[in-house]
Amino acid sequence: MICRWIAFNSSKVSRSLSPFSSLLFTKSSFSVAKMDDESLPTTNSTSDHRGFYKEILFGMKKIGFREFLHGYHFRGLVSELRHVHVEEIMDELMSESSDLSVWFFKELRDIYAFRHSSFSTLLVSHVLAGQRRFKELQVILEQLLQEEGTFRKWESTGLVWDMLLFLSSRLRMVDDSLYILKKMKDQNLNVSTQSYNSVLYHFRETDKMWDVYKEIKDKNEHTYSTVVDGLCRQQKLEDAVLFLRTSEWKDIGPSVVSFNSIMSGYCKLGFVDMAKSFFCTVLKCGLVPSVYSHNILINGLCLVGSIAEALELASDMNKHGVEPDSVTYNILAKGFHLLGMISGAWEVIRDMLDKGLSPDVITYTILLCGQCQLGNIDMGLVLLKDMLSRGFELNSIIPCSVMLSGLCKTGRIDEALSLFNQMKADGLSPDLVAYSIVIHGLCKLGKFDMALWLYDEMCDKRILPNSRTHGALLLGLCQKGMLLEARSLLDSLISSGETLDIVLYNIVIDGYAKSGCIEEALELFKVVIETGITPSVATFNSLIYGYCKTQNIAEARKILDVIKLYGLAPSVVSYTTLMDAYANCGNTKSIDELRREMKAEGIPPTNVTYSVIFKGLCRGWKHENCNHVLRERIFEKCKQGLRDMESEGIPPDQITYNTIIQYLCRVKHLSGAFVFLEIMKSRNLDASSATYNILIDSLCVYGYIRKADSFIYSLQEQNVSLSKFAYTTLIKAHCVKGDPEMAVKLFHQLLHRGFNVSIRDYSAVINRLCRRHLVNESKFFFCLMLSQGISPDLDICEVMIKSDELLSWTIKWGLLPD
DNA sequence: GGCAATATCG
Repeated sequence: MICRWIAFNSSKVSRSLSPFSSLLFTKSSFSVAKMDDESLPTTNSTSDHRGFYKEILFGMKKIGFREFLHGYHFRGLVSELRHVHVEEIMDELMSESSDLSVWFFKELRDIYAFRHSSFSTLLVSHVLAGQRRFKELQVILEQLLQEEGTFRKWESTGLVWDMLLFLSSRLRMVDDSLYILKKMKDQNLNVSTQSYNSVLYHFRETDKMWDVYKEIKDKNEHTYSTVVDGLCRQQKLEDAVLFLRTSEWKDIGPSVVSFNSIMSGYCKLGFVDMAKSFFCTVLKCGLVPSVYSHNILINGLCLVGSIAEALELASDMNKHGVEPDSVTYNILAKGFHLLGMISGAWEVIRDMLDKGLSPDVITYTILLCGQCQLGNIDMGLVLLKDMLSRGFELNSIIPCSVMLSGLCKTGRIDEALSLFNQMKADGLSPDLVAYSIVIHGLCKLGKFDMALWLYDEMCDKRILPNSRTHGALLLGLCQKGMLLEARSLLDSLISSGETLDIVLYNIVIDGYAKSGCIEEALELFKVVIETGITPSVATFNSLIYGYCKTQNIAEARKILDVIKLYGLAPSVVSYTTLMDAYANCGNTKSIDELRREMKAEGIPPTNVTYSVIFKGLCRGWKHENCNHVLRERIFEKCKQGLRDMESEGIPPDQITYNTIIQYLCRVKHLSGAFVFLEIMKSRNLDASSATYNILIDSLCVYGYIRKADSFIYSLQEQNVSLSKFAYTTLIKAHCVKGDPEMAVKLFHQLLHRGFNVSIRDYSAVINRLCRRHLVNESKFFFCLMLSQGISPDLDICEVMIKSDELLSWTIKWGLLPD
């Protein structure tokens, strides 16, 4: 199934090539419909062309447009058709639907070889251009070229080409706009400054910008400000400033817009002070800072966390003759959210309402984003519902996508799918991003068939998948261990001829590494290099993981240097992955070395790094060194580690706490472990069942079985859900040295709570009870097992027959299988 | 033409 799909997929991939790369126009086959005589229109006079077209229309409406056109009677009329008739008919059809007029145009052309007037051609061209049907537009215009030999026959044709150029450029069809531009130059057609500016706009982030710029004869203010903006986006801020000062501007002089671009550029790099000085320059030049200028600076201040200054500037706006707009408030709300100050964000929204401004879709989206990031998915749903009830639904798909993303990230895929369907039902067509989010969510949960189904649906809607969509699918295949299929998909994408994003290679390389297939990972890495694609740090990090997974830490460590050879810098993940490998074998010395190296390279650790460091300490612990003083020292060390993290602004997560708790349990500092459980709770982090498993297991291991009992009891009182492990651990402990009655009681709870109790659980209990010669209890569990419909296996039989009393009992009652 | 919101790998 997958192979078939992949083959199918490759054909879809090739659709993403330029529509102009193929000039094929497939003509459908038509059947000629028969008509009754009475349904024929009567043609008496062709001299009255209005009458003629009206009769044709009458016939079309009576018989049906398509049927009429294919009928033999119409064929008779064609020879009498004049351009003016066709124009009038098309005009009429346009009011029905523009598609119908395009269809009529094409039918006449293809079936009756009717040569259209420039009017019809232009009309249809405009319809097609408006509907982005560039391929068909291309065909029509190409045909016009061929038929007429020269393009200059109609004065307005140049305008259509210019409009086509403008539109294709506005729609970011970069290759197509270049093609049109070239054609226009070949035909010596005039390219308007507006169209040129639009082309320039789309190349502003590349070096090609200058080629376009040089071609523009009548440059205007937009042309210059686009160049400045382009340079800013290329992070060539100094060049932008230089360009601002050149004589190119002649008498126009730089506009506020250009200064805004420069301010925005500096803000994005975090240099708010530079942005501020340009704000002053604007004033010095006698220009008036616009609302944009203010918003850009306010946004810059928010991004570096200077919310107070941002608020001040917003309140000073009226001094410069402008008022804050909804964008200003949205920026401030986002600023508060970035600082995690939700109440501040809501206050901003209140101010906004007081000012008589209404929250817009973006306001809602910012708030929604904040809720989702905090994990308050349900709060997000309420917000979305509120927004939709205010009639925003037709405005934008983005808030829905945010919600979809929130639901998918928390594994609530069913709700995501129902929202997705609701969106469609409400007439909100999901776009590429929405599809990709849901496809990714499905793939992450291994629901690959459903993901494929959506992928196909998306392609059917002519939404072309991009690198991220393919990434989601590759990820899904890799996570399901379907590496062969993932590789086939990747290969089919490679053979489409487009340069693939390194991320796609990374996903498959990582898939190989995760499955321990280091050879395959290296082979694919070789493909990357041979194709001339630049690997990213993630590529190497996966290789490091692959080597670590296959117990080749020495080779993994060498990759740190290889990364540098490729002109890249190892990331915190590179180091943390390596440290994790060392942690797994308790090699704390190597972890310390790497930690020092990280510090020297200026790479800040994450909470994962810290968790790995604690894990290393835990695994590296040697029991024989155990004494009270040392335990206290370790406890202090853990507390210090936690303080370090908090002062570095790295919030410890569940895993960090669990690792610390495990470390303290390992060194037998149980009171310390419970202290960390309390710290964890005080930081609003829920202890997971893993946390409780660690604690219960340790209480049992060190013989505090009664304490484990009361601990489990108190957790049950608090309605904390425990895993099966917590119960079986304690049951086993009771079988070994505690109270067999307690074991029975807990086992009943295990069954009562609906856990899937297997033969292994019975055998673990019976085994322990037999060793303590607790014959009656062994018999009890044996019978319980049979009553649950589980037959004894060889292991249990072997255990049972070791005890004479049990052997005779089982034989007497015929309980053992033959 | 310039400001605010969504999805990918380690």
